[in-house]
Amino acid sequence: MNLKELSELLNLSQTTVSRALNGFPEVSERTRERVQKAAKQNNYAPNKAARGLATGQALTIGHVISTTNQNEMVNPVFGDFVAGVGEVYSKHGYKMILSIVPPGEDEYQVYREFKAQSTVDAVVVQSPSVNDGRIEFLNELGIPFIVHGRASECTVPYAWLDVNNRSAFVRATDFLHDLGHRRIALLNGREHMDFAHRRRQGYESSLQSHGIKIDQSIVFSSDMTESYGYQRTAELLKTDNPPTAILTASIIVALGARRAVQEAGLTVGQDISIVTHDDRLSYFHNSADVPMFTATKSSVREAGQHLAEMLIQMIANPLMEPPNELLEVELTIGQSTGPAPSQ
Amino acid sequence: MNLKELSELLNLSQTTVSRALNGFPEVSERTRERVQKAAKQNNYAPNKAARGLATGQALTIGHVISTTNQNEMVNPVFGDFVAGVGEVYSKHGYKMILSIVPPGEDEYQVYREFKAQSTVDAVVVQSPSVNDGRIEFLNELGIPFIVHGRASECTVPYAWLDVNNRSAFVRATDFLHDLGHRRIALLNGREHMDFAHRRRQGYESSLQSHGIKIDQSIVFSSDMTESYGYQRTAELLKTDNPPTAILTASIIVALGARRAVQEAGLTVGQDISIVTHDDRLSYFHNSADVPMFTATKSSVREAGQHLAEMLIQMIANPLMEPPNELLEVELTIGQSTGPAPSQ
DNA sequence: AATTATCTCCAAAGCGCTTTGGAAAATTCA
DNA sequence: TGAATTTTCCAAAGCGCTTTGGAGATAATT
Repeated sequence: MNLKELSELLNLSQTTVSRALNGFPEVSERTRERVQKAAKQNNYAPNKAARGLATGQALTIGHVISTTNQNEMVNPVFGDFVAGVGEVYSKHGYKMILSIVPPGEDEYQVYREFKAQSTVDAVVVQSPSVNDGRIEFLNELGIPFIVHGRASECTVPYAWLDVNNRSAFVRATDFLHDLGHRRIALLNGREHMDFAHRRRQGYESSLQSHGIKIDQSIVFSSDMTESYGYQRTAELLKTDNPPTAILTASIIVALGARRAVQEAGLTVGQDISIVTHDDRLSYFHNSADVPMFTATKSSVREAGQHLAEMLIQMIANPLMEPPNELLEVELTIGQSTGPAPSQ
Repeated sequence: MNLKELSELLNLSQTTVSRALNGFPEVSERTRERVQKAAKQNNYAPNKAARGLATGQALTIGHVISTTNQNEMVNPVFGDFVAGVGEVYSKHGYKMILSIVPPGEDEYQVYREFKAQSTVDAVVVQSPSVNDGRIEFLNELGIPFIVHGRASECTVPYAWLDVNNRSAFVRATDFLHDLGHRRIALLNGREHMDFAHRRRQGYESSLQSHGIKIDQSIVFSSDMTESYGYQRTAELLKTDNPPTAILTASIIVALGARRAVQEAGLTVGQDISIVTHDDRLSYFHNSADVPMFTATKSSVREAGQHLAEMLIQMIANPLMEPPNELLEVELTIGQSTGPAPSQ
């Protein structure tokens, strides 16, 4: 069923039917109701391509994910983030296009195509690095976009929503310091990623403000896998001067760390304290009466929802200043921390 | 830059330019090269909506994900699966639309809209339940589709790609039995899901073939979270007659189980054996020299790649029989299993 | 040289929608 | 009652592409 057929069925012109459905005021309520009813009954919906062609709007938002090699990690946060944005998109009638860039191909080419083909109205940039080239590129290309996270070294204004990673890790480190810990290891994410870079800053800044010298031999940076947490922790525990506390970048890493601690016959929260950042992934509830881990919490799903609302606003209002939003984390105390063991 | 402008630039008709770019034989090689060069230089690509309107093809495949409530779990497998399909899609020039159905809204309505608006050429059905209504629905609606998994109770033919979950769990259970285990617990996924249903069948069938009576008090079914693994295992260990081995549905659950075992002061692989299914998620490498867990392995990312290829074939060839593919798992021995402890 | 076949290219229609610029009918006002 | 206004509706153009049905130019055949 297309517009022409529907209008013939109703003995109305296509114009009137279209206007009735799109809420224009030039059509009487009686006609509008008649039209809407008929549309529903016949399961009519305007053809997406035709509408897009006529309006110049794609009603679609692009997410581009690069996979630089076959076994590269898929960000575990991805599912929850996408669930968040997706809900909001569909509430507003937007579709989400997900473009996976296969190994060896050029992410920028995808954006160029988006632009040339008018496939999307806007784009979401995920996992920005410290000096992420996409920001300048998209600005020049002229596609509206918003960044999930920030790029510290980019000076031009751009839209972003980020968690205050720096203050989160200041608080986490301060908290451990308050408990008496003086030797605190950091199992960070990859530090060319902006969030990890900022977390490192927070960690160092807290230590420095307490007059503790930073020991690079207990600071690590890597993909946030379980085995990373396990291996680094196992190694740390074997050293002459093992840390009494560990700060990890995600629950997954924390689980690995915990495994190493337990295997060494030690107890988390007594012999070794662990504080982790917690993205509140749906398959890692960390919220029993007393949560498993002491954590800086921030729901990535809610971040997605928020970011999507911001982006839709930007599309509706192309001249607005790029909006920014900084989310503070919550520090919740769980079972994984305790006073530093006395020597 | 659109087709008209490009053709004026080249002093050719739109027809010729279009044909040159789309590889039609009616245009000389010299002209074609000229056209292709100009297109590249001017970063021309045909407008997606216009092309879709003219050809009736959307070059887009839909994935629909229902989130029935705010905190419902996002399938942790999702990211890797999507990475797999997405790579293949973009290799073939297809885009992927991801539709998240917000709580309270109707998944079927999304499909109806896809159909009415011609938004997609085909659809992927994920996480089918034992008697999944989407299969019949999509058949009637007339959208080509393929299922990741199967629906045991659906009798009509339909396209699917599945892991042989039944044989996987037969093998896992047999393996434990061979090691002398007689009391084997099962921490399954939610059993209205087809994959979990089939795993349960495999488990029971293996036990029965060895003359072991099934004890429902050590069989569980739930969302596959870490805390599920932890709690059920902790409970099991406190009973009078705890199992000597545990079969879990995913690495995440296995990690929880392992945590409970360790907290109880027992050793995985000695006091308690664990076998898990392993989807080879990119952030849970389970493949050291001796992997952490004994597991039935099957890469969900490769499954996605394979499934996408099948679907694209189906689109190109609408009259073909719905293809089916059953992937066998690999059983790899890790550190988490050992002979049953003698009483 | 005339005819046929092959290359090379084009004008115009059509995909299904939105939207502009009116026109006819109904209503209100003087 | 006639004019002015509002309400209700429509014909037709245009979005950018593909594709049909030729037409003109060139090469091959008789």
